[in-house]
Amino acid sequence: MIDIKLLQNDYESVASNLNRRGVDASLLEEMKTISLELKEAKRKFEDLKAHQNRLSKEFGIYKKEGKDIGELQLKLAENKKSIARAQENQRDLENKLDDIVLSVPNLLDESVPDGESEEDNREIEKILTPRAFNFTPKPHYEIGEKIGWLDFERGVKLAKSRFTVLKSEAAKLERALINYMLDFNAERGFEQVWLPAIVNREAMTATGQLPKFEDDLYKLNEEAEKKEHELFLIPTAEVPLVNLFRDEILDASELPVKLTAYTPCFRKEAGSAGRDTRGMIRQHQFDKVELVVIAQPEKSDAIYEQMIECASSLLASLELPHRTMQLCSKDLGFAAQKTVDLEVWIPSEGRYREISSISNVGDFQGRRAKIRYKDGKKNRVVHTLNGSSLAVGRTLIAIMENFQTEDGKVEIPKVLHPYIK
RNA sequence: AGAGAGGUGUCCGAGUGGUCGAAGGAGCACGCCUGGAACGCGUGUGUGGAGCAAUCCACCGAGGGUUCGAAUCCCUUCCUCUCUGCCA
Repeated sequence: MIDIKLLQNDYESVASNLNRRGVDASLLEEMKTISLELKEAKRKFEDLKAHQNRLSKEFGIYKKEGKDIGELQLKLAENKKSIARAQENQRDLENKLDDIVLSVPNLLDESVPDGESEEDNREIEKILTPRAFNFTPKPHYEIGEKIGWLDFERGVKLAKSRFTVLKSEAAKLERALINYMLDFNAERGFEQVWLPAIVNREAMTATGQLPKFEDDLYKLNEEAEKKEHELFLIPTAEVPLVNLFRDEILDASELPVKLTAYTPCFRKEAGSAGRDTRGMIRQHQFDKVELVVIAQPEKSDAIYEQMIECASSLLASLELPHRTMQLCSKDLGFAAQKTVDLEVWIPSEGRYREISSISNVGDFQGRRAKIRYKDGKKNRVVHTLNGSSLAVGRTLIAIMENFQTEDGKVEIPKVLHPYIK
């Protein structure tokens, strides 16, 4: 969440920044108003409470000394009513403020270009040249069905559309890729973590998936009688990785915390009806190896660059042509301050497709998740960063298409040879 | 899943209605002592919020309640441990 103090003290710059993301100014206006009302309400409540505490102490002493407490008792009873009213008012405002604050996206980094959609993202760099085919490259789903790697029909039989079964070499390759990616990241100083794929509402809220994007999450216990007991399948390992440190105060010496994890990811793809229905590009369940870094604010930009480099050289090591794209203001994710997407070349489509997304989230999640670190005497909110390294299923697709041979087979990138038996 | 026990500060641990944000100990930091160190002694040592400040408010797993007043009583819930059951 954005810094409410900043909103109060420098409303104009917050408003103009978020305007670029399409956030309605009247919403921010309301947010500021409520936050100031809340501040006042809290003060009132605290004053009343202080008064009550003082009288209560007196009450105890009077009683001990056997003095008359009749008058005190009356005062206390009356003050108690005022406290109840003040508290109700405060809670009311808190809820109202939460409703807004939790649905306001992060501030844009100054480097983010303006833009309306994906179309306006800026290419930064192309890495490796797509291979020139002397035949027409086939799409992965055609290759996959033909050589018995991908079974779309049975995926549907088991679950529904957007579920696919990997068989034989594809199954091996998926596992090899996961291992290779984790090793690759470990060499760059990322510690491996193995995580629950299920998290609770608090965790989802801390990283920003909730409350706004509930429609895209698989909820496990619809019948949960209390909201705090609801459980969700993770849409990305970013959620459990960041939440590892929720409500914690880290020691400066522990930073930066660099983690990598493989998890399956689950997404309802609610807004994607009709898109990428063919093949394995967009699945409800897919594998991903993720990077997450918890860092001191001063260091996050440098780490951001390192993470982009890390994912890019991972792709390069797999001999996959790709490009890096700076996302524009309206294409940026809810929690991100700035994001670079890595797009891999898909020969059958003749275009690049997203395979990784690396974001500097700034203090947005840190504040939501209350992750701080000790900076001398003071506690400061950490910065968080996340990036895919990589989406495994799409990597498999990219390999199948880029490494296909004319007779319909698929070669395996050299670096993976040791990983495949 | 059932029965019982329990969740207190960095850690151990006391506290069963009043001046307790919390005894005592350990750890840690600083100071004294020392040639240096140990020992010893002294001081300090949670988080968030309001305020220029003094100070005030909240927090003893979480949420509600009783009470003038709750770490202490009641309810709900989560978690941990032990036993039983079940299972990979």
